[in-house]
Amino acid sequence: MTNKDQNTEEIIKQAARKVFQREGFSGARMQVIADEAGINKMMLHYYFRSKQHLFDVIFEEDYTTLMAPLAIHLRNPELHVEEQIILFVRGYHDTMIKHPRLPLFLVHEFAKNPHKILEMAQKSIPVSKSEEPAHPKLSATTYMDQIEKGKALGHYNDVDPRQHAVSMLGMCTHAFISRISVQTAYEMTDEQYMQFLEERKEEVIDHTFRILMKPDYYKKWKKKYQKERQNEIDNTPT
Amino acid sequence: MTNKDQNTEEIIKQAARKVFQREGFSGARMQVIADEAGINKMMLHYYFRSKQHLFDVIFEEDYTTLMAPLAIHLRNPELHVEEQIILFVRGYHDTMIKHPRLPLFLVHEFAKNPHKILEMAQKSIPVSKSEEPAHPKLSATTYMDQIEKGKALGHYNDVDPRQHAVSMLGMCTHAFISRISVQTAYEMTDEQYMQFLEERKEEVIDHTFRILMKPDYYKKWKKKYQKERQNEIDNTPT
DNA sequence: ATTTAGTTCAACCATATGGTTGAACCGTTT
DNA sequence: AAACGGTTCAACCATATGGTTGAACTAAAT
Repeated sequence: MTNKDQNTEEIIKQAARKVFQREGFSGARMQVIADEAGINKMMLHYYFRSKQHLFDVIFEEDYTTLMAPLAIHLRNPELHVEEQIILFVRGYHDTMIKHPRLPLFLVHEFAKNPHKILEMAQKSIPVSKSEEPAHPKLSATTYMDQIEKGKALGHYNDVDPRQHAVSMLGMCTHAFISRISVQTAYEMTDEQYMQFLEERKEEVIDHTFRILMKPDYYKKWKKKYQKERQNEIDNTPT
Repeated sequence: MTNKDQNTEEIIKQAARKVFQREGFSGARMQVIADEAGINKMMLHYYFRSKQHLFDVIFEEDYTTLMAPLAIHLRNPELHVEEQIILFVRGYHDTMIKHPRLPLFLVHEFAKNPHKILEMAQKSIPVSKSEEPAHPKLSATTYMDQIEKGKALGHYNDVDPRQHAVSMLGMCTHAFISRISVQTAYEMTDEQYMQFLEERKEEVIDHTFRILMKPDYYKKWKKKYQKERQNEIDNTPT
């Protein structure tokens, strides 16, 4: 008669997600996951066969539902780089504020299982027809191309798009990956840190653009952008 | 008669460092460390009592000899912020190019053992007389103060020094912490990635200053800086 | 040469841990 | 109400793993 509560599987996944994100694969214990889920350890194997398989399911789900959608912005040819960046950075912060352990979890497990990188790249496909690079899902061609165009137009600084991308990513991830150190150093409470992250969202966008844009273009863009922000806020009554 | 080769201990530490950095505490196996060192597993306990103790020794040594000296630059009141940043970022890249797994290792273990953060802060003391903040060794008062001064003088943008510091740190760490993903995405060989990191060193300094400085001040500084660099290179014949 | 003490090892131990067994439970079908 | 089959559990198993034992080895000291 299939799943009495039709959600034991989901309960297990929630518990496993929590424990794996906190402890990593090798640090996680099946018994701890079972306790966290409030069920018998055997259920884990009944529903997911093995620790490895349960982990793979969680890892893939985390990656494809949380991380992959963000990367898509950077490959969206409908958007201008500036919009790509804004959507990516805001989306990143919004997602990770809800899942603060995710960045370190993904990075750590990718480091221990490099093969998963391309594996995940394959799976996070929202169907695309013709992208050429060897690993299309990992690349951000549109983003890179547009930066080159912006440079040619004299809007952007002469920055290596790859370096720029790594800087942007780093600015996004660090506040989450090194959260405990940062929070300790700044002597912040959890609430204060949440506030810090919320502010950081727009701050990172600003930093990213300061790196990318020539001063004149930056000023022009900033003026336009702040007007739009104001309209947004006005049209979003609480 | 003490250590036949007077370096068994050192051999063990080298092996343990390698394995712990690669696998993390919970992923590391004593047998693997022994094999890596080419000795009997019992030696590990003879010299270091337990896995936990061996780990603690490695962790503290890694932190105090490699990470802590870099942080000191940001607290050195003898230096101007710009010099602090240059020394920190260059030092960071030089150190981590030699120990590429260190950033992820430290971050991961700090996340699992937050208490180690203040513990390490205590130990990395090159003796100081009167610093006030609750956790002096974690703070970077001089750096923060000087940024406020630079803002008052109109040299710097109106940036939150804490946000600026996190951005700088993130730009430094990401190329190491997410190395495998970045290298895969850019389809680089190990040699190409080394080149990328070498270039990145000066690039991060540039990005950091673009975020911090007002355009005019940035231009002035850049000119002066490039002249100095040229002199350095001229005076350093290969 | 014998003693002494630090060093090294093969074999062993106890526990932790991922995984399995066999029976009980329970709603549905007949 | 009997049979069925998906679900749940307590107890169990095999192996992995951190840690220990006791003896052997080595080189300096006597």
